[in-house]
Amino acid sequence: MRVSQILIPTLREVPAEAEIVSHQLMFRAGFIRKAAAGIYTHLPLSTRVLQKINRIIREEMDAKGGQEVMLPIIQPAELWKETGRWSVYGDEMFRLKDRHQREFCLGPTHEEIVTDLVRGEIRSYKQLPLLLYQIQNKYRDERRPRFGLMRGREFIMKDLYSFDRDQDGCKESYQKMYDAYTRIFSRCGLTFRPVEADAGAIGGSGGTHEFMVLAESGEAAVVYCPECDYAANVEKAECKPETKATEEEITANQLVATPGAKTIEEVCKFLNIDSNRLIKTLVYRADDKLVVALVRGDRELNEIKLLNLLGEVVSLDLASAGDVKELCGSETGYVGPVGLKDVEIIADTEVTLLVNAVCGANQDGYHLTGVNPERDFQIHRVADLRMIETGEPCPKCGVSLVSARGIEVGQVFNLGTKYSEKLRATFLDENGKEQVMVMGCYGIGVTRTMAATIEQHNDQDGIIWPMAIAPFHVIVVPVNVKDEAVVQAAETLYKELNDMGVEVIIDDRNERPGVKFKDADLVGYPIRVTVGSKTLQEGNVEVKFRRDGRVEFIGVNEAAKYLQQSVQAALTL
RNA sequence: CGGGGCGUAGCGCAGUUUGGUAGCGCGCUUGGUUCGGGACCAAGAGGCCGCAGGUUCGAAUCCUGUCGCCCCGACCA
Repeated sequence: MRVSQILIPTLREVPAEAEIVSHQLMFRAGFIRKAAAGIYTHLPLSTRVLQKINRIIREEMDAKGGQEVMLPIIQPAELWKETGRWSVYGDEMFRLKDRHQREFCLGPTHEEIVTDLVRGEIRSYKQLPLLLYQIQNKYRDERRPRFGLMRGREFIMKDLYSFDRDQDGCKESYQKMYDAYTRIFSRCGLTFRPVEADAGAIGGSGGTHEFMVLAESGEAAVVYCPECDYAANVEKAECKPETKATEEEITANQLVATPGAKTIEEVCKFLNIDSNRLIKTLVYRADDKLVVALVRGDRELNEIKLLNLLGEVVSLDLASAGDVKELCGSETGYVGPVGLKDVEIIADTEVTLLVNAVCGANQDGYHLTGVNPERDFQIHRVADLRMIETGEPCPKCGVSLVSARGIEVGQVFNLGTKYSEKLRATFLDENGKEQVMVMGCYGIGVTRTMAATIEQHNDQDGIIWPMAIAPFHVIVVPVNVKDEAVVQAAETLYKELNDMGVEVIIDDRNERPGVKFKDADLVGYPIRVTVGSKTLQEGNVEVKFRRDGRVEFIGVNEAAKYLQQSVQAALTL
């Protein structure tokens, strides 16, 4: 391939719309252009990288027995209504109608459609397990697309669905995918961690892991143990209650005036106490009813945990000031659990351990002190409701946990029978008895993986592609295309490399060397070979490695072989 | 969905307050000189100022509406 002929529109300036480094670099280096918010065109370089990632994915999926299929992007509403997700998915689903006013959606995911296929075609336990996958566009009308390819409305995803005869089989499939994912992201050159995660809207009962690429720009927060292999999304991370000796004598309730003190901080300051003595009282609207959640004053409520505890609830938001006033009779700053009626009170485990605590008095300008759970108010449910914090002990080994940001590039789910039951995906076992299949689903954000790679591999000058997914392995740069000897040596080397199967591109443009070097650095080719008149006169070419800037001078005649070996070495790392 | 900001040449921007018929840098085209880290000279091409109404003799500029894009928030008692 020739730089003069391939479409690589590099830019000197950073487009105003790009915020994070991967987005800026992909834009500047001529990989992508935007068509609409969260919707991008992939130019040749981007397409080459995506195809390389796809190839790695295919190899690993196939190695685990996956069979590639192509499921429809346009999906009929009926299937989604069968599982109830037509209404649950909400505004994130792109919906459309055909000329007969029949409803469809652009597939945000494919559990329905693949299960529909399987229920129609699979009859016997002899046909299981079955692993079907595809690599295809997904459509999600994100409430806020951002960061270029990181959170798009149209993106490429590899999704595999496993069908097993029982939970044991599903666990095996799950482990296969877990292992495959570990290999895929390693081969892509990423630093990542599989973390315990929340199942979210996809649902399922059997557990789930997210594969997180560690990067500052990550949207997800994770905690991990520096000693053992424990790692979890903070949404999921289990919290142990902090236990404290409580020799304090239990005292009586007391109503104290706390004028103007509404926030935890203000109340603590006013009463001169630690925030861990407070009961934080949060009123939520869960669909059409109100619930009250309690956590210790110094803790943060984890809404995901609350949502999961509430079960069937679809929407969970803090209650409006009006709702709070009606329920408690006070402003939000003075709310407490004491005396509340006709509402479920759910407490974090730590709250039950409090002695002589402080909470709002449900009366504007007043708090209660000497509050003791159970004696002063009823708790209907106790659970782990809070957000974990840095430095808390690892649940496995007790070492202090570390926090990090992560980009979620993949997730594996054990779905149990959530979809197969609703869609009646069943088979006959050895005894001729009908059984429901146990499913798993496993996704990799291909476009996001590409962006995450750049987030991890870049410097001031541009992208630094890992060899395995670089758009080209080597770029040959003739310094001056008017110099015949230089051109000839460069063209010869280019041809040799091509013949050897090295993916090579030659910068044959009549540009000054500075321009070519800048572009090569920006695009991020792992190896650059510079052919210049001076070095050539000494019988050499210059080989420069993008990753560490190392420079070698190699004889013109040995260069091709040397480069092939260098590429090979980097690929087998 | 709430808050903020922005739409003027391919990209980055100025001009808008104080209406008078559009400019700068980069890029692009042609010629020439250059050629190891984003060269220089000269001559060019390129824009219904997001769109639609309105005010006015006259609108990029004022008014109304609309569309699009970006950022922040939706973590709290």
